[in-house]
Amino acid sequence: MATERLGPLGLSPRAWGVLSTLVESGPLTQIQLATATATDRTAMVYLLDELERKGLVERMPNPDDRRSYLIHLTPQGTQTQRKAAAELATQADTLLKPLAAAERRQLVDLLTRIADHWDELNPGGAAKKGVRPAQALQALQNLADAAEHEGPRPPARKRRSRPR
Amino acid sequence: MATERLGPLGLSPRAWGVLSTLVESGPLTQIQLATATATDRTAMVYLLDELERKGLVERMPNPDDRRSYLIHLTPQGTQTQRKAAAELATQADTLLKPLAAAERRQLVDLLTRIADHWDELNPGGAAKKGVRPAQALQALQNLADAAEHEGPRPPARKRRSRPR
DNA sequence: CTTAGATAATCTTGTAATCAGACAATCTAC
DNA sequence: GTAGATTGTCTGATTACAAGATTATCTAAG
Repeated sequence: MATERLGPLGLSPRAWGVLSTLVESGPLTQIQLATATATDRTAMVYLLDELERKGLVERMPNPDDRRSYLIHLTPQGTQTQRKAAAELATQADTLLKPLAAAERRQLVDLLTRIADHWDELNPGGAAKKGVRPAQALQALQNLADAAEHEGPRPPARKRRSRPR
Repeated sequence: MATERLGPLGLSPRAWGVLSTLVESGPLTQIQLATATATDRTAMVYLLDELERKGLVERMPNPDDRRSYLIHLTPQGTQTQRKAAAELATQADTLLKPLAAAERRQLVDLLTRIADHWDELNPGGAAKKGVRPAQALQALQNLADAAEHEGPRPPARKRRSRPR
């Protein structure tokens, strides 16, 4: 669902996650980005290559650590993220059409509580290996966030450390 | 989430979908199974190979059409499906722990209405190509169904099967 | 009955995603 | 200054996925 909405903008779900994470958390290193979006660090290389080629992000030298880059959003990247957020919000709105405003708030509340509870149950923050819940939870989170009409949150919630 | 629960039983999410569909709709041809579970027909071949090797299903000749097989559940297949359903119900229960009974009913109601609305919007029944919504909706549906404590419904809702 | 076209299952093949491991450069701690 | 860890990258190996061809069979038209 959301996937097709992102398509027109040329964004993969993962790319969307990266952009949103950057919007929320500012310039990050590749590893920070990888853990934040539950992506493999080697996959992040290619993903950033593509985003950089599209002019949405930039690898800038990290003054504190010459091994790493800080990934910055370009103005165009920021703009693209905004458009994508709007697209997703529209999509969510369509999906939620059958619900009244109060019911939407209800839904958001219920889903949020479930998601929070899940996070509590997994203190390691998706430390396990077969972490597919990310996907499902992302869906819930995005749904909830988009429903709030403030533009969705990054697909993968930021977790403290520990790549999967 | 559900994925890991199924793992111990040696079931992929897709395999779970097949078993559940068979439980619900009885013996089907491979193509009917494929459309019902939103799986490619060529992928269904391998999936059934594996399930047959595990003794969960059987390819039986179709008296009405010698081109096709009817896929039957073996007793062991039925039993496995039951176990998996129980596993998922347990998982759902854990996940929904923070919600009171009334709230769970609320959630199920809201999600069901959204899912139904989605089906209305897509009359072709996921006829499009990039049908990923199936996944997301599956998650929601399973969540909703499991929440009802009656054992989850097949991941892919049954669509008017255009047997042609 | 014969023939043309459609369909079921399978097989072949190519593409893409994913991940473990190796590597050079650099950092940190002792 | 040295040992070990970390960052980004690259290389393969593995796997899932689906498009297209293939064989056998069905259906419909004449």
